Amino acid sequence: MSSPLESLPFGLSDGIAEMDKEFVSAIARAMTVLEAFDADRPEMTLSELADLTGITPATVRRCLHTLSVTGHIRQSGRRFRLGPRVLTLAQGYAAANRIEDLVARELRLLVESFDDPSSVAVLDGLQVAYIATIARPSALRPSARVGTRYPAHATALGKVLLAYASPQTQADFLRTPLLDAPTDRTIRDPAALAQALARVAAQGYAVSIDELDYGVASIAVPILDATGRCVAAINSSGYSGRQSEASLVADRLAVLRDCARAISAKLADTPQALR
Amino acid sequence: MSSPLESLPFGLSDGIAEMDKEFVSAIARAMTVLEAFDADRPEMTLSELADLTGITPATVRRCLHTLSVTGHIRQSGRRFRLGPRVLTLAQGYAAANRIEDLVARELRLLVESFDDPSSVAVLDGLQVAYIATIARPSALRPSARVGTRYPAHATALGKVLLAYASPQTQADFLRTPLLDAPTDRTIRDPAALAQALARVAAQGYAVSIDELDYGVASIAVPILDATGRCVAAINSSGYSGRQSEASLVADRLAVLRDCARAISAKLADTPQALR
DNA sequence: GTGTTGTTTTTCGCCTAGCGAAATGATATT
DNA sequence: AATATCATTTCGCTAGGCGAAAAACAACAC
Repeated sequence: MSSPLESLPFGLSDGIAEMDKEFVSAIARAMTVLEAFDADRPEMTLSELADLTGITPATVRRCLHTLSVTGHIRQSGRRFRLGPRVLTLAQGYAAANRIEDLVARELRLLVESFDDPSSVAVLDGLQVAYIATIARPSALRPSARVGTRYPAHATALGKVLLAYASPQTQADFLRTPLLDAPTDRTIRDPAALAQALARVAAQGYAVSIDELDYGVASIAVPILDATGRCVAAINSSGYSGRQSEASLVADRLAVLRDCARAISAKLADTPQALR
Repeated sequence: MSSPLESLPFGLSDGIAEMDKEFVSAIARAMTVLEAFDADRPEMTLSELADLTGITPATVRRCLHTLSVTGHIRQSGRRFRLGPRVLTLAQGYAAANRIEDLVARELRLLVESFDDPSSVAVLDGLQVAYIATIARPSALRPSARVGTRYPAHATALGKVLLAYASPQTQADFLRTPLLDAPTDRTIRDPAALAQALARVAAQGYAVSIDELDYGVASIAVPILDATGRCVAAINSSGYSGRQSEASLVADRLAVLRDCARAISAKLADTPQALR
C-alpha cells in the first residue's frame, strides 16, 4: 500500500528552521505516531506506521514500546492500536476548561430547537478544533466529533474565530497560503477572506454554505469572555438543501446569540475556563 | 505549595527493572507532563510542573516547548495548559473503536429507563477506564466522564471486567496489592476479591454499593465480542440511599443484559471495534 | 524609588540515551 | 522451497538530559 506521504511530522521538516536546541524530537515523533491512528486506521503494524509517519522503523519501534509501557498504545500480536489511556488526556483538557459545565445545556437547547447538530470550537493554529458537540441520536449524517479539526476558513465557526481573533493572529493567518479548499465554494483568495472576515466582525455572525463540504450549511457566533475577547464560537449546522443563508439568519441567529450570551455569563464566573 | 509527590512517572522508577534499552524516557516524561493537568490544576508554571512530576526544570522546559510546537500545550505568559489538540488523540481512540456507533443508543436507553447515569468501560491495567458515559442533563451529582479511571476492584464495572478477564490477567491483578480503598466497604483482601469475582462470573453481573464512594450504587454486566471474550462492561448506577443490591437486580439487570446483547450483536458486525 | 531576599527560569558543559542505516532474523505469500 | 514483506537487532555518532550556577523576575521592606 502506497502511503500518501501524509501531513509532515511536527516541525521535523529538515530544511526549514525550527531546529532550536530546545526541541525534543522524540516527543514530537511520539505525538505523530499517536495521531496516526484514526477511524480509517484503527490499528497498524510497525512498518505501516513507519512509512505513514516517515519515521524509521527502529525509532517507531522504540516509540511504540515506550507508549505501551505508559498505556497509551496497546499491542496485540503485530498490530498496534491506541489504548484507553489517551482518553485521560482529553479528559484533562475538558475538565480543565469546564467545557461540559459551560456549554452542555446550550448545545442541547440548540439541538432541540432546530433538530440539527450544534458544536463549540476554538481556534488552534490554522484550524478550528471542535471541543464540544451534540447531535440528535437519530442523525442521518454523522456530525463532527469532539477533537475534529477543519481548515478555519472553510467553516462558519472558523470564520467567526478568525474575525474576532487578535489582528496579529488574523494577519498571520491571512499571510499563510490557504491550504485546503474542500469544495468549489470554499474561499481561496486571501483578499476575499479578509473581506469576508470584516463582514463577519461587522455583523457579529458567520455563515458557511457548502464551503466545508457539499450539503453542509452552518451559522456561528462568537463566545466572549469577561474581557470581551472571543475565546470560542458556537454554531448550528444543517443541510444546505433545506437552509439558505437567509433562513439560517432568520430562524437561528437570535437563539444562537442567546446561547452565546448565556455561556459568556457562566464564563465570567469560571475564571479558569477556556484560556 | 507542597506537592503530594504524586503518582510516580511511568516506569522511570530508578531501582526497579524496566530499564530496557527500548524505552525512550523523553516520551514517557512528555506523557507524565500532559497527564499532570486536570480539573484541579488547569494551568501550571514550569516549576509547579517540575516538582509535581519530579522531572528537573530544565527537562520540563524542553518538554513543554516541544509540546507547544506540536500544539498539545499552550503557553500564556508563564503559565502552561493543555491545548485543544489533545482532544484529537482521544478522537482517534473513540473513532477507531466505533464507540459512539456501538453504545450511544443503549446508553441513552438505560438513562431514560432508570433516570440514572450509565457508562461503558474497559479494563486498563489495574484500573477501569470509562470510554463512554451518559447522564441526565439535570443530574445533581456529576457522573464519571469519558477518560475517568478508578481502581477496578472498587466498581461494578471493574469487577465484571476482572471476572471475565483471562485467568492470566485476573491472577496478575490478584497478585498486586489492592492499592486504593476509597470507602470502608471496598474489598481489601485478595482472597475476598477472588471469591467475589467467582460469584460475578457465575451469576453474570456485578454489583457495587458504597464501594467506590459513599452513595454510589451500581450494577454492571459484560459486553462480549463474537468470540465470547469480554471486551467491555456496561453499567447503570444510582444512589445507594435509594437502591439496594436486590432492587438493582430486580429492576435493572434484565434491561442491562438486553443492552449488552445488542451491543455484542453490533460488535460482531464491526470487526475493528474494541480490540 | 532602591535594596534585599526568595523564587522561577534559563544557560552551559559533560556524559549518556536514543537515533538512523543497514544487516539479520522472522513470517506470510507464490 | 523460493520470494517478498515485515520485524528486530546491531553499532557508531549525535542529540538530549542532568546538575549546578547564573540570570531574570517578583515580593516586600525601607
